[in-house]
Amino acid sequence: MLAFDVYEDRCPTRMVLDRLADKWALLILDRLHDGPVRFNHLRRDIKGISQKVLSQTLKKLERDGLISRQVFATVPVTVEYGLTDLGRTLTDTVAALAHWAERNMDAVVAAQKAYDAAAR
Amino acid sequence: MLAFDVYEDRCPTRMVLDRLADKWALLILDRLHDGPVRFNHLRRDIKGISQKVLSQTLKKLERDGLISRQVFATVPVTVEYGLTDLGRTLTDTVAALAHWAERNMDAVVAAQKAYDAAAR
DNA sequence: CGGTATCCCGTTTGATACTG
DNA sequence: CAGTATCAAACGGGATACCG
Repeated sequence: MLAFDVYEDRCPTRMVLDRLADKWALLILDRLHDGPVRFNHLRRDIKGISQKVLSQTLKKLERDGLISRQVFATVPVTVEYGLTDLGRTLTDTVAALAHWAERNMDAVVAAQKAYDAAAR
Repeated sequence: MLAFDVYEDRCPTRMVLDRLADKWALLILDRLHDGPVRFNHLRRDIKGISQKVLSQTLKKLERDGLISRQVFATVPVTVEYGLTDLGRTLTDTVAALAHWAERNMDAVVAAQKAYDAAAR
């Protein structure tokens, strides 16, 4: 079980956990695992995210020190997002969570069907 | 990196990942790690969660086959929530994520201060 | 005890347009 | 290319009240 304070309201750990409990953040962190990616590339790769939400999420992750933003003075300007050292310490765990989802999605979908079939 | 389909919109893996990307769900799953817990006990332990949201989250987790709900015909009625076998396969990973948050919250908070100090 | 129903409001999101 | 600005619409979540 987790440390006691994780269950406390307004503790720093909970704030961090809150930030990680975001599907876009998890997908972005994982997508950056292989190296830096540009803004619109990320936007295209992560299907369904809007420009606005991608921008907001990247800003939060940068503020948390998990990703870095590097601007290149090309015309037009190019921006690359990559993991920081801190961010890299997290990707294995994120990948583990996502891989659980990949491995067990069939079981989850089956459970949902069984639950729904029980007619609530 | 994750399998390609994780980045696809409306894929089952993403649905599962969405569900896990919920701070309350993560806290509940972890809290049930040591054994079944009653509704109001859970409500008291996980500070800040409302009755409504706890009820909703438990229902979703039960539908996903991650937790089980057992009703005892006492007066008044008693309800215990516990992990299913499927749920138990997930708790280690959830704990890893939360422990990362515990270990690295100082670094994250420091990064936030540095970012904010840079005056945006 | 363990919920559900209702109202209501703040936050989030999507769509669209615009800019350095 | 990589964003920001703005507005409306949708959603989630808190407060409260009530029920088996």
